[in-house]
This record gives sequence, C-alpha cells and structure tokens, in this order.
Amino acid sequence: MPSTARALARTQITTDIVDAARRQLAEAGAQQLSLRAVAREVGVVSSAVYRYFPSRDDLLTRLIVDAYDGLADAITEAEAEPPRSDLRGRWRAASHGLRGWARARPHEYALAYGSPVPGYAAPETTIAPAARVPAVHFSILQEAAAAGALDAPGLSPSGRRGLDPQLRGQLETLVAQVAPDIPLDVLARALAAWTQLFGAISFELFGHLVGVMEPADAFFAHSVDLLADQVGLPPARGKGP
Amino acid sequence: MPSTARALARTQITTDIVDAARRQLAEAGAQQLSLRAVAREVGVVSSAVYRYFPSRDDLLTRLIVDAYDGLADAITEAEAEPPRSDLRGRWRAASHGLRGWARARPHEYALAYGSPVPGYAAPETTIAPAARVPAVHFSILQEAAAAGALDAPGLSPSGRRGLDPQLRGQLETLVAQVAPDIPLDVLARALAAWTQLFGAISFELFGHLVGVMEPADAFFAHSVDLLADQVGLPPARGKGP
DNA sequence: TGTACATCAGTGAACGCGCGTTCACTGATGTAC
DNA sequence: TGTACATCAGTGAACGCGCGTTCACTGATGTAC
Repeated sequence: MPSTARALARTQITTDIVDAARRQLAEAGAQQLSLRAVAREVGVVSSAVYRYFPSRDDLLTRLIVDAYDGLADAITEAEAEPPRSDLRGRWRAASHGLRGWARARPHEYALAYGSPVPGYAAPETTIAPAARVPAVHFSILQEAAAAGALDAPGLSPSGRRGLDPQLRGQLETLVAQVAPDIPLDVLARALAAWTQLFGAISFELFGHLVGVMEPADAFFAHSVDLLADQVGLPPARGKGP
Repeated sequence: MPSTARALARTQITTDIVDAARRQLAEAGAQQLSLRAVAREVGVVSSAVYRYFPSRDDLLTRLIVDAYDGLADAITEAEAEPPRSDLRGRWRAASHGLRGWARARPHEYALAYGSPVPGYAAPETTIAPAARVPAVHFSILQEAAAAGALDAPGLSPSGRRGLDPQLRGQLETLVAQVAPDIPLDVLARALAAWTQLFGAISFELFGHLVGVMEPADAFFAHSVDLLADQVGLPPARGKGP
C-alpha cells in the first residue's frame, strides 16, 4: 500500500464520488441517482466513474453500506451518554439516536429500510454492516438479563413458556449468534420492539403521521418507553431523555 | 349518466388501464411504471392514455387510492370472521388480514407505505381512503373501551396520567375525530401498536428478516399478541388465529 | 540517476434505449332539430 | 325517421430529454533495470 500520488488521488476521488452520490441521494432519492449526474458534480466525464465503480449498482451498494455503518455509529455514540447503570436511559438514548440519524438523512434511511430499489438486489456484502445496527439494543438487554434486571408481565422464568415452536426454533438459532444470555421470550420481544421502532420512524418520515402526530417527538418517546416496558427494562432512575 | 356505448367503453378502458398499471406495478415497482408501457399493454397508442388520465401522476394517485381501499376492505372482511364477543380474536384477525393483503401485493403495499415515490406528492384526495385503513383496529378498541374490557399495566383510570403534554394535546384532537370513547392512554398505545404492525410487515416484505425470522408467520403472530396485551385487550377466549 | 516500458486515469464520441407530453388529424359516436 | 353539426377516442409523428455502458485514444504517473 504505497502512498503514491496516484493512490492518494484515487482515494480522494473515490470519496468525492461517494459524497456527490450521497448528496444527490439526499436531494432526489435512490432511483434518481445517476452516474452521469454524479460525474458532472465531481467534474469528470461520465465514463471516468467506471474507473472507480464498475457499475451504478456498486455505487448504490457502497451508499447502503455507508448508511448502515453511519447508523450503527450514531446509535453507539448516543447509547454511550447515560450512566452505564441506567439501563432504560441507555435504551432510550439508543432509540432516539436511531430516530435522530434517520430524520437527518431521510433518503439514506429510505435506501436502507424503505422499499427496495427496483432492479437492485443487495449483495451479501451488506449483511454484516446491517447486523451492526441492532447490536446496541441487544447488548443492553444482554447486560440487563445477565444482571437479572429484566421483568415484565408475561415473561416466564424459563424464558420459553408459551412460545410457538416455529418461533422458538428461530429464536434458538438467533440467540446463539447474537446474545447467548438473553432468555428466548425476551429476545422475541426485543426483535418485535426492534421492528416496531422502524415502524414508528417510517411512519413519521414517510408522512403517515402528518396532521395526526406532528411533531412526533412525544409520540416517539412514548413508543420507546412502551417498548422498554415490553422487553422488561426496569423503570427510569433519573429524568427522561 | 346515460349508458351510451361511448360511456360504457370509457369505463371499460379506464379499468383496463388501471389494471395494466397495477400489473406493472406488481412486476417492476412504482418508479418503473411507465405510461407508454401501460398503453402498450392495453393495446393503444401512448398518447391515447391522456384521454383517461391527465398525467402519469394521476394514474399513480389512482393506484394509491385503490390500494388503501383494497386494504381497508381486506381488514374489514378479516375482522368480521371471529365472534363479536372475541375482542382479541378480532384484533388478531384484523392484523393478520393486514399482513395477508400486504404479502399478496408487496408493491402496492410499498407504494402506499414504503418510501415516497420521488417527484410524486400525494394529493389530498388520498387522505380519506388512507384514514379508512386504521379504522377497524380503532373500532375494536372503541367497543372494548365502551364495555370496560380494556386493562393493561400502566393504564390509568383517568386515561391521561403521565402523558406528555404535547402528546396529550395531539391525542385529544385525534380522539374527537376518531374514537370518542377511547381513553387517551389507550389511544396512544393503539397508535403505537398501529405503527408497529407496519414495522413488522415492512421488515418482512423488505427483506430485513431474511435468514433471521423466515418464515415470519409465528413471529408476526407473536408481535400481534404482544400489541394486543399492550393496548389492554383481554386474553383469548378460544383458540388462536 | 536516467531511460524504457507498463500501468492506469480521464477523454470524447458513440451505442441504443425508453421516457412523458404535445399536436394536428381522422373517423366514429352522440345529439338537436 | 333523417339530416347537420358537435363531441370525443384514438392515431402517428414529433419534441427534447437523460440514462448506463463501451471503446479506442492520450498523456501522465509509476517501476524495473
């Protein structure tokens, strides 16, 4: 990896291209993202972009991976704020970090979590970065479970009472990969809570709360707390978020 | 409204156009929907479509309105199955009806509830049909509340204890329009549950559960029951869905 | 250090494509007397 | 019932547009001796 002038220029221009693409994504959405427009913005002829990305789809993939990474970073950072012992505070912070990131970059959010881009199939490269995103929430529960701090109506001591067999099988596979200390029924609720956070954020960003819950701050905060209850996190110890 | 040959032909061809458009939506997604392709499929020259829809966007609007209407119908029909006294059964049926409709028509679902179509702004005409969709779920809660059947941890007798002022204000406006008998805290949970159903369905349809919860049937059923608990519906009286 | 060759970034023209929308037109259908 | 006129569905050509990708090329940068 010698830092020749060429290599330096290459990384510089690569990031220029990605930045321009991200800017266009922010302005027009994923399917309007055009290689030619990106090239124009970077100040280069359209065919030159092919020296950096073999096709438009590869550029899209890069944007998706960056989105997952940025989101995971934002959640991690937000979650680090509250004192470690304040489990609910950390849950709240992580959740609001998720929403804040999404509101600041609605098109990147839509690219990663909205309707699939027609004609584009995400390659396997995106799986690992995508998996980073829920890890923070799971780790909070992991820690809480290990400390015996989780409690909610309907949770069973065994962690598996009343779970449908299909669901139990899936959860057993997942628990091994992700968070071995979490009881199965808590993990099920965590996953539900996880999808549900995205439901609230998507509704807000995609305009389904307009005229109903607008601004959605208080509504989202309320949802987050309901979900914290549901997964069995202990009540807040200090002030809310 | 005389049924002249012309008028008959007009309604016939209008539905032909909409059907062709819906078929293309199902195959390629909203932003690939092209007037020319629709015209080709209907067997007519592209400019002829302008006799029926003034622009591509109007055709899109029609598809969106149809989607909301179809979804509302599907939920209504599904909810009518269980005995009226089985409130939780009705909640489940309505929710599974929602998912079933979405799974059968992922692109129509994405058009209505996924990322906004770039360059397209939904006109006010879509508001009324969109509002029909959540009405079934709300009416179940309305009825349950009137019968005094709702109970869940954290719900207060006054219905408003502990609600953030911003949220309370929004809920008061909404409750008047939608379901005057529902206590505010139940309505807040109902709305949260509502957005959360869409989170689960979007995750499933948009591929975020692939390899994790697949098939998602049991997971979705579990989520629906957790949400039923959260809004305070009484436990199931008979078998599950 | 200097030269000969290999690498590679960027150019510019071209390919073939499909799109939404407009317009003057024709011929069939409908209506008023 | 028959005729004269008005309405309107559908045609076909054209407008101007932007797109992704390929290709032979040039000139600058890097490398081996």
